[in-house]
Amino acid sequence: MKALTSAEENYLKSIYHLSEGGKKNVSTNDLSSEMKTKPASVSDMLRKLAEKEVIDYRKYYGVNITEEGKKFALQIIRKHRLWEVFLVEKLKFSWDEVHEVAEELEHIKSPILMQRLDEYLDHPRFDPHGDPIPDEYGDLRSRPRLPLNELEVHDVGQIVAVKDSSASFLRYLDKVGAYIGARVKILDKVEFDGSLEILVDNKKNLFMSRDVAANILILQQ
Amino acid sequence: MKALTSAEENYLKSIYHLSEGGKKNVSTNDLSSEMKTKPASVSDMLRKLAEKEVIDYRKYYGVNITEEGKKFALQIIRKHRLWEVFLVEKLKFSWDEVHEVAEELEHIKSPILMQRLDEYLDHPRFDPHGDPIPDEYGDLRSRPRLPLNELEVHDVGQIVAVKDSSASFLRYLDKVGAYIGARVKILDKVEFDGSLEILVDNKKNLFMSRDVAANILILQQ
DNA sequence: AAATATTTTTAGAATCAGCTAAATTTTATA
DNA sequence: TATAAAATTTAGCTGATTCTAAAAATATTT
Repeated sequence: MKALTSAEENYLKSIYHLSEGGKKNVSTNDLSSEMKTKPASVSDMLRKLAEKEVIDYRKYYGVNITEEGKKFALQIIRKHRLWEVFLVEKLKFSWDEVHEVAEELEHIKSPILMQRLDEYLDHPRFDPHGDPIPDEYGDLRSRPRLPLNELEVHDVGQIVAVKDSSASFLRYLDKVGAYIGARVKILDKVEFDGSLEILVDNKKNLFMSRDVAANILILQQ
Repeated sequence: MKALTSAEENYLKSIYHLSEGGKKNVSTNDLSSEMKTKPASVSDMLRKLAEKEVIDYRKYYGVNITEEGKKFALQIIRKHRLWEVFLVEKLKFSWDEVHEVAEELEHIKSPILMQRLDEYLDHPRFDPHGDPIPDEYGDLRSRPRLPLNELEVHDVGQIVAVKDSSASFLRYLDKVGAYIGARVKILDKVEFDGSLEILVDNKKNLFMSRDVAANILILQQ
């Protein structure tokens, strides 16, 4: 019961990501909007994935990913993130350009390729957006992290990841000088709308809305 | 009339390679054995490729690649060979391991990716098997080359490519110490079966059959 | 609890890329 | 040249992945 097609891999990845969002029983509708397909197509695909035993599927009640499925999903995520590191570190892509290309590269079937790439990149543990790269056994050791908007005035920390990886958000961060690894300190927090004034790398003042801050993840110090 | 599927790209590449073998009007049967599909499947595909105007197709009389098609084919070949260089130079693949992986990588759609990869590899002109890499305009500047078996006793030259890129042939060459760039001199040629004794890099004597020699390409000096 | 709204599934069609079997066309041979 | 052999194409099927439209199940509201 092995070997998924690229389409099946993409569904499984989405199911994994939606499951991580806390809720179990991922719904057909959620998946259809995530995958940008019609619910009818999702139903078909779920039947197939259930046959391959990577999900538990009860009609009308949504799906849960199986242990087997989780392993599969993590391997795809590993490939995606390793390729992103390659594109940014070696090919000088900016962090807002890598996602689409990595979506294609993640489906290349070659165990040895990923082994060698991992080696070549010196076993990176995080991708360019700060997301953890599962190891070859599917183990994830992520850093504990908090959305920037949940910090209090005077708190300090380091940007370790972003929640939203859309190109527009990433380009905005580039423009204002926020990046993974930057040290931040909360200077002021506007009660009314939750917007923040922060100090970046002890030298640059920055205002940002609560919405932006909620998408920046911090390792507290 | 743009954008070919991966399957269409593979057919087009085969048509290009078979056309380069000198003959025009590539036959359905030739293609079917090259592609390892049934002739009926080839007929179907040829109709599609003709619709997309990358081949000229006259039923029962075989196909010729169009100028447009040739450009397309050369871009795919460019991608394949650039990836092969990457795999060997950067990821330490051996030259007999790269073909299958490159077959997958060549279908990744991203113009910017190949531009950056080419840059990163410092604009290589030949792949690990010595085959020329078309430039971004599809121009091929190959070196003039001769099968080793056509050289005469006392002739000298340099191995610049191999005709057969099968893993077994390449592993054989590795074993006997023949590689792209090696200098060779014909020491003796057996009239009876055309087998050769050659001197490699002025230090190693090597016997090889006519068949092996016919698959090694030489730049004469 | 009945009626309505929403969600999900099924049924049937399209496209792609392959297949087999049968029909057709071209080529080779007697 | 008529016939046999070989090559090629057509017709029809399969499996994947999508779609739309209709039916069925679940959830919500009055």
